Amino acid sequence: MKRKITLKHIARELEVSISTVSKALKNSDEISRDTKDKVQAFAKLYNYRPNNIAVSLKNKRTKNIGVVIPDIVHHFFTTVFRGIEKYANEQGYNVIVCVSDESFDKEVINMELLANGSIDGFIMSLSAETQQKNDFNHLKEVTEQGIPMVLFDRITDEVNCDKVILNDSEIAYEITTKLLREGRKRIALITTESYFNVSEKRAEGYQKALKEYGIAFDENLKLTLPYREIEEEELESFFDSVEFDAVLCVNEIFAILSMAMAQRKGFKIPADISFVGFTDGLLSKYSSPTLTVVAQHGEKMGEIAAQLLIERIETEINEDEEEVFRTEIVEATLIERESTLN
Amino acid sequence: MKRKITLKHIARELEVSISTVSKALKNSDEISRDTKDKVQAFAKLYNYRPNNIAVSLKNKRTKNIGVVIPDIVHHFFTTVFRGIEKYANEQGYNVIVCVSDESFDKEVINMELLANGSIDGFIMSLSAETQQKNDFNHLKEVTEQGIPMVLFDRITDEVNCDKVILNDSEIAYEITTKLLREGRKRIALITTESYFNVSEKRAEGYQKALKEYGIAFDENLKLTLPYREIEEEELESFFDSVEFDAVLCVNEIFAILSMAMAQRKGFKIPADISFVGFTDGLLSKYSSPTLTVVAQHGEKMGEIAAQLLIERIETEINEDEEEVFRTEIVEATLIERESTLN
DNA sequence: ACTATCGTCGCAAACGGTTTCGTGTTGATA
DNA sequence: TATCAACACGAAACCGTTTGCGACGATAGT
Repeated sequence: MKRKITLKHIARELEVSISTVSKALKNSDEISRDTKDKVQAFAKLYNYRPNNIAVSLKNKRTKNIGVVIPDIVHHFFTTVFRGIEKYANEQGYNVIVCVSDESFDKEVINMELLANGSIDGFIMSLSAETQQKNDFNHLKEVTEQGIPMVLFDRITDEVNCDKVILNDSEIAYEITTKLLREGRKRIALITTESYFNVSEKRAEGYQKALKEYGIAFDENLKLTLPYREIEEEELESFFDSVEFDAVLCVNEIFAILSMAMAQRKGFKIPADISFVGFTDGLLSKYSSPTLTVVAQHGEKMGEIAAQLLIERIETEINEDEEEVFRTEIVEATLIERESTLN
Repeated sequence: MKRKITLKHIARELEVSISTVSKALKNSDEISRDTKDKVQAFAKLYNYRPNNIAVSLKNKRTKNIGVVIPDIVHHFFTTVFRGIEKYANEQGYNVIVCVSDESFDKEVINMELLANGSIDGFIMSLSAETQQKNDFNHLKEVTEQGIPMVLFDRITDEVNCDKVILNDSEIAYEITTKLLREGRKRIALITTESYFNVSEKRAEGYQKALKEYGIAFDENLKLTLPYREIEEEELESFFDSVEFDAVLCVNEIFAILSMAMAQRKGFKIPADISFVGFTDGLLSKYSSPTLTVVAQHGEKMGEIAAQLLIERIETEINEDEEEVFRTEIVEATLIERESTLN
């Protein structure tokens, strides 16, 4: 078993000091060509690589970024993560992932753990519980310690940091308008509990469009489903009790489930009812009929988030100068498929 | 901005030595009750947390594990990752993810980076290119340095380490047998290039079952599709030129695509053709008809992998004693849905 | 011959902890 | 009163690197 070689080993072997070795490897001009050659050759031969931990300790930079997300088995978060990972990697950063599993406590514990020197900054999306409790002290503590943070998608206004979001309200408005233009009169909205700020935003856009068309918002057309463990019965009774000719769902699963339910009830898609969902995942691409969706461009969001974070990490903060935080808005795109007319 | 507090700060403030503070916080009985109380109270008040990096440097344990996977936007890997993350977290470990993106070079670079002290061990699944090139020197180097490693799913026999795999061959055998028992005569196999060891294994089981039923393997019934960028034409010409009454696909996407193609060609599922795929993802659950699949229990695989790794990390290796590596086999399960008779 | 300068290199501190070992003080014991 | 153990704490080494600065010999300048 070949043990890892250190500066000390090289120094002892070549009968020079540790600092000489260190400088020689960095091509410092304090060191003569001769010794530099000697040291570098030896280092190459024994495949010397500096110990990341020691370097981190020394210059207080870990080159790690922490990503805290509610769920990893979820297409949107996965694509965002890929964007983060890609960009971070290009910039020489590694990514530590913690899954909060929608739990407030896990989010807190994970962040505390990482905040103690393991990472240079955070990228995160709030857990459901955190949004529900409306408690962001763990985030505030982190930012107060001077650790950069970027929030994406599930954000909060209560924390001062860079943010990346989708133009949720606008795209929902556009879609609703489009449906109305296509002659749809009664557009249902299938959404989650309102403490999800994104659902809230989407509902806003939906209502705004209705209003502009002079249509009063009918509370009956709104179905709120639990985020997890969807019960078919609720969906079925919604289809049985309410009439509508279009459905806007805040996510892909809701859309797929409701399409299936509609088909079971004998409706033709999109003739009788048209469907639009959020998240451009595999489901919508391979369902039948294929589903019109809002592409959230997760990968781009991730990339932007990583870019904002790394920029923040690498620019020295001028202590007394007030920091100005940015909120980047990613433009969603409508991908039209068979579930709507076009 | 509250800066992080260190032992030194506490020591200075309380006019004791750093070592006293350190010991007091660890409740050492070298320290009197009085000073312990004093120190602990102060530490709590100022929310002291030891610096992870410093601790890592000192005891050469990072409490990080590195996960290198080909792709994160892929249901199977995602579930495995979740299993890893869950178990690792319970044991106080963090997870650093690197996505090789099916590229040999990225795999090598990422591993080299992480191997320099950032992590205590690796969990990985080989990239397509690595399997194709059959070059595992980067893995061997890592293990020779004494860094524990666990391979899962896409493994190789050329590296000595713990492994976690699915009983691919057996389950493919079982499925094929089941289809034959149900009266299917010509079972097609839709697979990927053979350098994927899992595809190879699945094909083996398939052929073994045919043989036992006294059916000669018909090369025409086997369709090999590229792993990425599937071209519909190839699939279509397969349907046009070959006749079969069942299809076994080595993944979910192939299955969904071929089901769609079959429906387009006017076949009834499962009456005319029955379909089975690998991977129990969202697609199979929500497709119509729903797809019978092999559940790979990714989460369990991840959990086992993490367990093997952490065990290996935490047991001191007796230098001259030969290590014995284990290969854990996770039993796949068939989930029967509408695409097959039952 | 004496100083200034340059080229090379090593010392030592620092990053933030942990841990071994030594030492001064106390009180008990002979 | 001399001895000794127990107690409470501090000094210092160590993990592996980085880096400012001082040291030293050789060369050049006056």
